[in-house]
Amino acid sequence: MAGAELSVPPEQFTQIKEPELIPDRALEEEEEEEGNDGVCRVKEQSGSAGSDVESAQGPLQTTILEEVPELVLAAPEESERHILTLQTARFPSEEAELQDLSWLDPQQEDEMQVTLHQAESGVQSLLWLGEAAQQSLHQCVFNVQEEVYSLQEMEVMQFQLLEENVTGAIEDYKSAVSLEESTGSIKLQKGQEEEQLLAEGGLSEKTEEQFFLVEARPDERRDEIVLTFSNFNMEEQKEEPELGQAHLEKPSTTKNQNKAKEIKRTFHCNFCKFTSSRISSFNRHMKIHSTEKPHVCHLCLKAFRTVTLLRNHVNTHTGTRPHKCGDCDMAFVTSGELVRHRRYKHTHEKPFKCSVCKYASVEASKLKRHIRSHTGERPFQCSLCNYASKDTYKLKRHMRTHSGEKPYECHICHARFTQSGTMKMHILQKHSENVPKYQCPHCATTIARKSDLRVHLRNLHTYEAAEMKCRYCPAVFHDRYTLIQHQKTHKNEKRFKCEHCSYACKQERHMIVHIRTHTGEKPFVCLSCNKCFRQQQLLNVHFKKYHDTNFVPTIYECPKCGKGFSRWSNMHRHSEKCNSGQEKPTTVEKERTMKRKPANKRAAKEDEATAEEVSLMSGELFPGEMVPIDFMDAKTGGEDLEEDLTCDMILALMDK
DNA sequence: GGTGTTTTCGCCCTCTGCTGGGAGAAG
DNA sequence: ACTTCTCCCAGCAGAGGGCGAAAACACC
Repeated sequence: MAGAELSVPPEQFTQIKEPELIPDRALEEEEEEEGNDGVCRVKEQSGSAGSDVESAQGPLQTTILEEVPELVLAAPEESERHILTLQTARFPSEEAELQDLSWLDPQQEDEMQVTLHQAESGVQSLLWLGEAAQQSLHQCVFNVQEEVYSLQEMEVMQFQLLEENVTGAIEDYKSAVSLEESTGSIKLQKGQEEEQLLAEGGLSEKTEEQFFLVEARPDERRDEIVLTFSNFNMEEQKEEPELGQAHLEKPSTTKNQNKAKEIKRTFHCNFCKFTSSRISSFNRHMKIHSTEKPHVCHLCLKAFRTVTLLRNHVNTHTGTRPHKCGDCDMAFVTSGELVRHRRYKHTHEKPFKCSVCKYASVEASKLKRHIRSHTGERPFQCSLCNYASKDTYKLKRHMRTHSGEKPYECHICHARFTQSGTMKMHILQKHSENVPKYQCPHCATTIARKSDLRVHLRNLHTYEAAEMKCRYCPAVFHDRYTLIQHQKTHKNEKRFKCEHCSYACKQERHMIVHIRTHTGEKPFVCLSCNKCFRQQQLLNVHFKKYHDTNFVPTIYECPKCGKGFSRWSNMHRHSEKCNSGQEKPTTVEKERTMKRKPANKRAAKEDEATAEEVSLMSGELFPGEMVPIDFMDAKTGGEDLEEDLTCDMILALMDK
């Protein structure tokens, strides 16, 4: 029957893997490696489907027929493992949907049936494709979902295992699932419940339909496929149980129901979803719904249900930590804590892997929390605003924004903060000597915080599609920093040029004054003597000298000999001869230096570059410096000035 | 029922990044 | 005097690590 059918299976179908024997020891090792996360892994298989299939079929056909009776009759041994060896391959599944359970329809089974051989230890296992249902064997129906992932698709394979003539209950059949990584085989282990029932002389003959949902997801890091098994057990509608009593479930209805002679005992908790086939487990479970806590801590009077809970609790008081880490000084109350600690700190084993990204965690709760970053789920809603958090701590932290609580205080300046990290940054920036600086890679800017450097990069060094024009020339730029640097080149430029002569200046107001030297305009008239001036400051100086009785002219004395001068330049020239230029700065010079002191760091930078440029020839004078004749000539166009003017006087007047 | 193990929940922490207001300099 | 710009700074949220402890479960 199956031999011919299996000869050339469609390539896109599930491929049959070369059956292999899996030594018990290997199986045990596998179980140890798999842990209890309900996930097993299988190596992705390479090679052609055809060869695998062909090599797997013929010789094993006989084996199956021979071994099945043993499988049926033999009571499972302690170490018995039922091995399903398979290899997955894609097949057309446009119609297949993730949630499609149409495979329950026998008609659908004809589309693709895989007969699955349950092998005993030492018996080669087999999985092959066939059209006819193998009633005496386990039947496995696959639907593979391809839409979830494009390349290494999430494959959802749905198993229907029909067990007939199998002695014993198999309700916990799914309980142990592992696989042989090296061979790509999957092992299904019957649960011990079956064995127990058999040992109790319970179920003699039974027909059971057992459904599994197997989800296969690619694990790119390990070049593996992650298989997740879920039970699709079908049960009859439960009768409403009486309160406080366990619900005893009768066997499921199957086409072979008449063969079932014993009751499948399942105890259902009326308070939760807990079920168990063992009365002892059930009774123990029911205690969790009891409020009785007879074991009281003598130190804090806290009560516990069991002595173990109390003992662990008391250990937290006494500091008893019997489980010590061999790699560090940490110690823990329970062995589980030690294992977890070792995973975090030493082995870095992370069994819980995200199926969406490469994240892996030591604890399931961390993976659960991480998954929310993919789903966007925010279960913890703030009662005072619209904020919702992904975990409880963030909500609690958020609530400080409403309460105003600032639990973190700087021990130096006693400033308070809502978050510890904020306080830490405060101390680092305000009270630490070695404040870290972040150097901008594109300019000389150093910024105290990395996040601010990011803002700096975004504002100044990000390429802008829209052109930014220089305000002084037609040049255009695509980043602000280059634009600003360019515009600085215009800074000392004498952009205002006289149409009538070679005079040029940097400020427009200077040019306006200069133009009057060509037009002859003298708009400023002395009200006392009607004398006219081109500049307000010239008029003011004139007025002070000739019409202000309180005016006291400035005398510049040589610091060496005390000789007086009306012009600082003359005094300076004299002073150099008189003291060989080694004279300390005069009061006036000190004043000039002080007035030119930059008001801030930024001005200091620019001052370094422009100090020499700020000169008489450029049209800029030091405050307090006497205006030379040639400068005044340039400014006034040779207008007669009878008195010396100080530069700051002029500039002060001009600013008015 | 006792005991050990695993799971689950909760808390706190650090690191990171974004945001907006304030201060000061420059135009 | 006003605007613009930059840097500093605190506030706040996202993500994840690590651990304590209780609950749940498994085993004898």
